[in-house]
Amino acid sequence: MPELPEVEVTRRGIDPHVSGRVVTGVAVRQPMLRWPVPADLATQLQGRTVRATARRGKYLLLEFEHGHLLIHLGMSGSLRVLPAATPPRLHEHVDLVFGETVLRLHDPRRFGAVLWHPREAGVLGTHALLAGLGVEPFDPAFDADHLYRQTRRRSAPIKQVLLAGDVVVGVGNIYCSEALFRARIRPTTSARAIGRARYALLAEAIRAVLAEAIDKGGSTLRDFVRADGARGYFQLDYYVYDRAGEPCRVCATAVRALRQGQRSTFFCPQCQRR
DNA sequence: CAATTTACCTGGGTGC
DNA sequence: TGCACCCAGGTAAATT
Repeated sequence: MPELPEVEVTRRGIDPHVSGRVVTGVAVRQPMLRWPVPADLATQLQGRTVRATARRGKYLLLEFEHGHLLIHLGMSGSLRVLPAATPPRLHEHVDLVFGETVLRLHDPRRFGAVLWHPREAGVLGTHALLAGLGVEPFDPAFDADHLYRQTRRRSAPIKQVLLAGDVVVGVGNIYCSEALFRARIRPTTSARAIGRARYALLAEAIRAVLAEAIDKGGSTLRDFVRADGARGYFQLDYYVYDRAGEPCRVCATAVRALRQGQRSTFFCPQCQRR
């Protein structure tokens, strides 16, 4: 599943192929993704230049003079840059053509999204899907004090508060379990029961896990394909994720699995006492 | 009202 | 071989 590291690696992968380049064509073969792809997308983008790429949480952004294109990869989406003449394959739903190359969205489960936010609709941050997002994990504002202050009225388990995305963005199911392990915090612990000192460990653990994954090119768990077409080679050496029953890499205690809000969670009962 | 929980979208993989 | 079922991320709706 694309989490923040995969989205960031994708952004870095496509940026040299799209930044500063003019959209010469748009093809939408399947408009029904998570939401409909705007019917006037071609009209909006034809002849326009991509000024820059950016990322907000797991949203990949293409910045134009007159607005922003939002791309979300959902749980099975990937972007590739290919020669424009390459015939589309199954589940390749949207093309942005840049002369001789094409940026192509592949998304079998269609949980992804392609949306247009015109500049006259206001600054990007006011978009309904972005307005409620928490702070970026690599923003200096993301620290122990932020986590502490934002969780005083949150009785829910820390795992679910992190996944909700309104405190900090980009911490998906896999890296959430990994970060909590590194911070030695049990996923079921109520967010408001955690103090500043332990939140300092957690903030650092989240940054470390995400940075490590970005550095190594993203997880290859399922659908991620590097933007240049090569397989992402990195598979994080998970401490706990998907390791139920296997020995903890630190203390050899059997890793446990549980369900929180329809999501699987993994933790070490010895290393993560509370 | 804010926080929390539940339902939902899709299709690949799995187990019967 | 077919088919019911599980699972995933993130949002909207429902509930507490």
